[in-house]
Amino acid sequence: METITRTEEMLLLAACRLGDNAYGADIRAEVEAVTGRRYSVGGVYVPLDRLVRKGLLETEEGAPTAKRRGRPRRRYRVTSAGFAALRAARDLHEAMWARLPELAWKRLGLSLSGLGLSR
Amino acid sequence: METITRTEEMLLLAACRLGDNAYGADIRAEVEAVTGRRYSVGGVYVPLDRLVRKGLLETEEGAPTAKRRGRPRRRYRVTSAGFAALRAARDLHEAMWARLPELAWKRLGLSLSGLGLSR
DNA sequence: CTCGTTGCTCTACATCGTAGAGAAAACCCC
DNA sequence: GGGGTTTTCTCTACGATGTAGAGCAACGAG
Repeated sequence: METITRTEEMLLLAACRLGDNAYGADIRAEVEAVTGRRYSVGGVYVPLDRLVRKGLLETEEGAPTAKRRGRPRRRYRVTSAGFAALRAARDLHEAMWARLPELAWKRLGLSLSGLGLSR
Repeated sequence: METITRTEEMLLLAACRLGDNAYGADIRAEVEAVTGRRYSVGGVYVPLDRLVRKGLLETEEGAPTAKRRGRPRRRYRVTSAGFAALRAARDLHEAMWARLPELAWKRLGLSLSGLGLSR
């Protein structure tokens, strides 16, 4: 399986957190909240579309009953393949960070206790 | 600070693990060992060069006293900025994975205990 | 029916990832 | 010392991904 990029991972996780409320605009807000960085509109929808094309997300037109202004929202949901990709990304991350020499931990400003590398 | 990509993170961490033996070819082998994927030569040196240009790695010509065949090796070392970037990437990762609803953990095949999100 | 509101589509461009051909530099051996 | 072998790196091209915002589509309010 191809490894997803960091952006893709972040979008998938945002959709996870939002659950049934994973609309495009909310995903964008969520990503901005987590990273503290500003994301342009295209910086979110373009990767989202790619995730849909890859089958890691599925999408549907917004609810027709919503009593609100504006264009209908598009809802996203993480697929089984999406969850598998997230799991793979997480496993890769742990493998990457394992076995760092103690000196490296010091240089990172992290202590050796409670490093969160177990599973 | 700009967020480094997953590839950059992996290369920096490989250099960390190798310490004083962080030569290009060894970094490549290390990355292949961790990921289980094959990396072409350019797939390693091109990102390595970019990391040097960004100041996250520094490099020097190989040891002159080495008694071995072949072209001299180029050694890489992670700079302070490199460590800072790694730390930032790690923090971002933890922020991304925090606050996932329990249902998501189940779908990921991960239990809630020992998830390694503490620090 | 016109207006403000909201959220999305679309396109262009910058940056990053991927691939391998082939050169460079060292040692070996005769 | 010079051709062969080994090892590692440089270079270039191209595909994939990230980034940015202009502008349109759909809706409710008045």
